Formats: sequence, C-alpha cells, structure tokens
Amino acid sequence: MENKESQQACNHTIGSHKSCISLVPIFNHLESEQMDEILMTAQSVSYKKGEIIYQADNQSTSLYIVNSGKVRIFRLSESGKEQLVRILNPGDFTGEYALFSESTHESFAEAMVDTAVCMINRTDLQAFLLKYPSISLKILAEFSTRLEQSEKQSTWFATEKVETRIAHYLIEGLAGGNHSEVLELPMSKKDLASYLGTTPETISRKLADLEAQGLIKLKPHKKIEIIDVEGLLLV
Amino acid sequence: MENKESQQACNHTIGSHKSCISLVPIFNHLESEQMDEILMTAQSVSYKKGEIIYQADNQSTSLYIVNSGKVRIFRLSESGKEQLVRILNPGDFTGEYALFSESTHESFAEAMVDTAVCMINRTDLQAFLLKYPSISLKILAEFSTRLEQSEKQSTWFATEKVETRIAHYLIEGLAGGNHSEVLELPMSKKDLASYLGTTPETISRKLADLEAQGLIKLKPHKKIEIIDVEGLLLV
DNA sequence: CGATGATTTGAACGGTCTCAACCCAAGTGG
DNA sequence: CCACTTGGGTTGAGACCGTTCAAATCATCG
Repeated sequence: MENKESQQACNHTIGSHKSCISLVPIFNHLESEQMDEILMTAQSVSYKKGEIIYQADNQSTSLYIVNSGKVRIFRLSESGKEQLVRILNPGDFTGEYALFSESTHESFAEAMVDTAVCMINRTDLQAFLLKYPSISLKILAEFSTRLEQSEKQSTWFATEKVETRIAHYLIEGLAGGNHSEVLELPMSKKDLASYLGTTPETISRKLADLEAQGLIKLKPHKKIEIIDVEGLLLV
Repeated sequence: MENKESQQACNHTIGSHKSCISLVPIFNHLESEQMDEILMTAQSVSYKKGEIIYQADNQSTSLYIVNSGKVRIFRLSESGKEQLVRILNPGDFTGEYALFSESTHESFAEAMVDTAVCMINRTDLQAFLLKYPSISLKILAEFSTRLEQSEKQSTWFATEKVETRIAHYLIEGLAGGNHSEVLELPMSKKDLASYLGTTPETISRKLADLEAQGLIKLKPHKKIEIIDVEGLLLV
C-alpha cells in the first residue's frame, strides 16, 4: 500500500512486484522466468489519496497495473464536466491508449485512496508482446470485454432514462461479487452520479423513489438492500 | 439472409479476397506469402441490402472484414430501442467480441447496401496472431482507438446536450475525409438520431436551429455546408 | 466542536420526447 | 399519366423528465 520507496527500480522491491504482476490476468499464465523478465523492467510508484497518476494532455506511455488501492478513471467533457469512466481495483490495468496507438489519450487517473501501481514502459511492453504473443491474446480479450462494456454503457446513456440506469447498475452490482442481497456502493453518490451521467440530486431522488416503491432499502454506510430484483428489471 | 452463394471457399474468388485483405490496416504490413496464408482460410460472403450479417444472440466466432458496401452495427436496449454504434466501410472490420473473449456479443450487423465481406475463423485467426505477433499490435492499436472513441461518445451522451453532440458530429465529419466545407451525411437522419442518442424530430429541429444561427447551411441530398466552425464549437 | 464536504429536499426552469399532422419524393399499379 | 402508397423528413403543442439553484441536514475529520 504505502510504498514509501516509490520510483525505485524493481530490484529493490521484487517481492511486491511479483505479487503485483501475478495478480494480473494478462500475465498470470506465464512461466516464472518470463514473469521475472517483465519484472526487471517494471517500476513501482505509489500515490497518496487524491494524487493524479496521469493526465489527459501529458501522454504517459506506460501501462499501469494497480497493485493496491483504488483508482478513478475519468474524462472531462468540452463543457468542463467530469465523467467517471471506471474504477480500478488491485489487478486492473490502464494506460492502454497511449500504449498502442499514437493518439493522445483524453482521460485522467486519480488515486482514490493511497495506491501503489506498477508501470511498464511502452517499448518494453511491445517487445514482450512480440516475444510472447500469448500475452497479446489476453490483452485483446480484455480489450474486447471493455469495449463491449463501454458500448453497452453508451447505449444505456442514449436510450434509457436515469431511473432505469440506476436500477440496472444496482443489479449488476449484485451480479458481480456480492451474492447476498445487500450491496455496498463502491463510490460516493457524487461519483455514482458522474458515472451514470446524471447529478447527485437526481441519484438521491431516484433512490428514494425506488425505496418508496419497495424495490430496495437504503441502509447506512452506502449499503443498499435489494428487495425485488424482478421489479428493478422492469423499471 | 438468403446468401445465394454464401459459405464458399476462398479459392473461388481469390482475386477479390486479396483486394479485400490488402485493404485492411491490420494486415497491410505483411509479406505477400503471409497474406496468402491468411487468404487460404478466409471465406467470402455477400449480403443484399437489409440482410443481417450477425445477430446478438447467435454468436458467430468470426472476424468480418468489409470488402465492399456498407454495414450498420447497432445494439438493442432493454426497452427495445436500437442504437447505431458505428458504420463500417470497406476495409473496416467487426466481430471482435466473440473473437477474443468468451462473452457473447450483443450487437447486430446489417448490410446497408449490397455488401461483400471476408470472414476469418476464430481459431484460424488466433493461430495467425500467435505466429505473426505484429498483427496483434495492429489490432491492439485499432482496439484502443475504438475504445477511446467509445468512451468519448459515452461521455458526450452523459454530459453534453443534443445540440452540442450534433455540432461536434458535424465537425468530426469535416475532419475525417472531406477537406471541403461541405459534408454529406453518410446515413439517414433517422440513423443519425439513433447514433446520437436522440430522435429524428430533434435532429431536424436542431439542424434548423443551427442554420438559423448561420452556422451551417442545409443543402439537398443530405449535404450540409459548414459555415462557421468556430461557432459550432461553442454551441 | 467547528469546518468542510456529501447528501437530501424543495421549487422553478428548460430541454427533449411524444404524439399527431403534414409535406415531400420515389415507386407502383391502373 | 394519374391516383395511391410508402417512408423519410418537418413542424407544432403539450407533457414529462431531469437539471439547476438554494437551503437545510448530515457526516467525517482534525
């Protein structure tokens, strides 16, 4: 978590690197020596809560893998409003834009809590991809999933009203991980509003509506009990 | 749907395959013999206007490369409304979802006019990717561009009002290809509405507004003259 | 305990959708 | 050649959803 010794070459903290890299689905099929080879080129950096990991304009040409902590990826629209794109947990990676295409990326990454990441340089990574093509397939799989996700979200914004988007967000939250019927929002309602393309006020109102309809029950500490999944699907 | 001569092996129409494949950015750096190797596994299929190339539920595990014609990729939302995701022109490809990840894709592909495509089988393509890793890098670049694009669109839907989205769509249309100040809409206004997440009525009204503001000039045959780019950016 | 920020609630405004009518261009069949 | 159909496009009026702004409340943290 709190790697005081950030910016250090990996040989100083190989242990933590290894745990980092091996977390990542795109690498976890490799032999241990291949993994070591990658580790040699990786750097570990840590960020305090609120610090910016990369910005839209200054193009960082690295792949970032979250070791510990939580990262907010967001964009700024022309009109200055920000939209939350996704949240990275340990094992997730980002930085793909500047990595493979020359276009400058337009998103920001910010540490939501104290966070440690591994950085792999663009040219290093490309060399690995050519050397170990199986990694590419993993990344391609990841990309196509993310693309599917993003296009789905786009469709939601374009065609569904806010209440529906909230309802489906809640259901997806249930599906992923929590098998109970109580889910904990992984972010503030402000962020949730940004993620769902609306305002905190509307989130607040719609959640109250859903509760009034008996579909959910709001609990303390960002917890929400899902009472009627079928009902939510029909919203 | 009723491909009279669909499913034919490539040796029946090798000439057309070569012209197809060589169009595609992801392959055009290969040696001619490598290209031939890929051609041997490709199939050529043609579709009449309006025919469905693939559907959301039935998962086709092929990469589709458009040889000639025009293809509409769209999704259906829960509520049954359709949203146009993108339009494929010759050289563009699709089918990436089912290709690399196991998840079922949720989009539809429909021929907008008579269209010919090359299909490359999933397992064949994966073998090529492992054999010629440079192709992966090309595809990764393409994916990251598309992802960037999709997330940008998502942000637009979430944060910008319809008029702004239209204005930016027009400007992007100018940037890509037409260096003149007249652009021709590549689709009906109905489709444009679907693409921009609004209704045909609103498109009609907003375009009229923009014309009234002296920013554009509507011309016959889906043509629009851009008069004031700066002004459009400020909308 | 005070300060700061997140959340809730209310009221008014505004944008966009919906629905309906109408127009227009391109076919089609008599 | 003309009625008729068909589908895209336009225009108008009203309803509705969600935003905005303002104020009050709650939470968290030093």
